[in-house]
Amino acid sequence: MDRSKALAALSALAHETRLDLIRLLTPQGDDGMAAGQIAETLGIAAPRLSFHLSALEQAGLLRSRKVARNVFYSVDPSGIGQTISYVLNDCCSDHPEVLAACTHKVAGLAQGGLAVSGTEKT
Amino acid sequence: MDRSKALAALSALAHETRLDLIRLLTPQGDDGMAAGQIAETLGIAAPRLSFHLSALEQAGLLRSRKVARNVFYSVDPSGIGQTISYVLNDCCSDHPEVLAACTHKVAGLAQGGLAVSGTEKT
DNA sequence: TCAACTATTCAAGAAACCTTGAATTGACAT
DNA sequence: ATGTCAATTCAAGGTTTCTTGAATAGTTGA
Repeated sequence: MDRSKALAALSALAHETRLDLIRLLTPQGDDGMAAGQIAETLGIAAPRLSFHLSALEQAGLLRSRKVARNVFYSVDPSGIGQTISYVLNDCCSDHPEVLAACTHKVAGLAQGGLAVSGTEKT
Repeated sequence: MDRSKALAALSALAHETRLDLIRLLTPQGDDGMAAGQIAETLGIAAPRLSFHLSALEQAGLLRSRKVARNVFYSVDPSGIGQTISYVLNDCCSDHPEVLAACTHKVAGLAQGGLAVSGTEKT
């Protein structure tokens, strides 16, 4: 993932409504949810929703597919993952303390490998 | 980390100059770098730098300390880590595919634990 | 005290972003 | 064809964010 794509993705994440969208859609998996149902669930106007869905899709964080009159949106896990990776790898050079701090939960997976010996932070 | 702090941190990351700052300061560790030297290194005007440093500090991604006339800025690894964690845990509910996609590098650490059986993505 | 230096704050303008209601497109059913 | 429904696009406005030069605060050394 290159610089400008990562920036677009981070900008896309940096908004309350769009974070709500990610949170709502992630558990839906590849099936996703129709725009209308999303609008109803979150209680937001259609044009506003369209605006934010489009931002997320252009940033590579969501996918969409048409079914009849509906448009179903679902998260693109690799888009989010690559964005996180960009911050960790390209910006923080895999700095051990950063990885340690961000893997408190991921560490449930990573335990055993994460060799940040004596440098525990808050 | 709560919602609004995470949003502030993501907004702070979503800017080219501020990403440059993180990239520059991370390898410096706790020593950090003086504002003047940062300005010279990145070739940006002092007020502009101050503006972005302040944004990052308020978002909890940087710390600062005064030494004589200088102000040294350094990254707060836990700030960045908690921000990443927020996206992963609170927004994506630790969704396996997202974790898998973001741990291609972190996976060097996480291998063995990451039980994302048959669901490999791009 | 005075001059030099580092960094921040201020004010103004430019640019980008977000929300809203109205209009539009496209698909389906009758 | 016509009406209905789902979703997007458009245009206007308001707000926020960013950059710049000028001014300010605080620190050091002569």
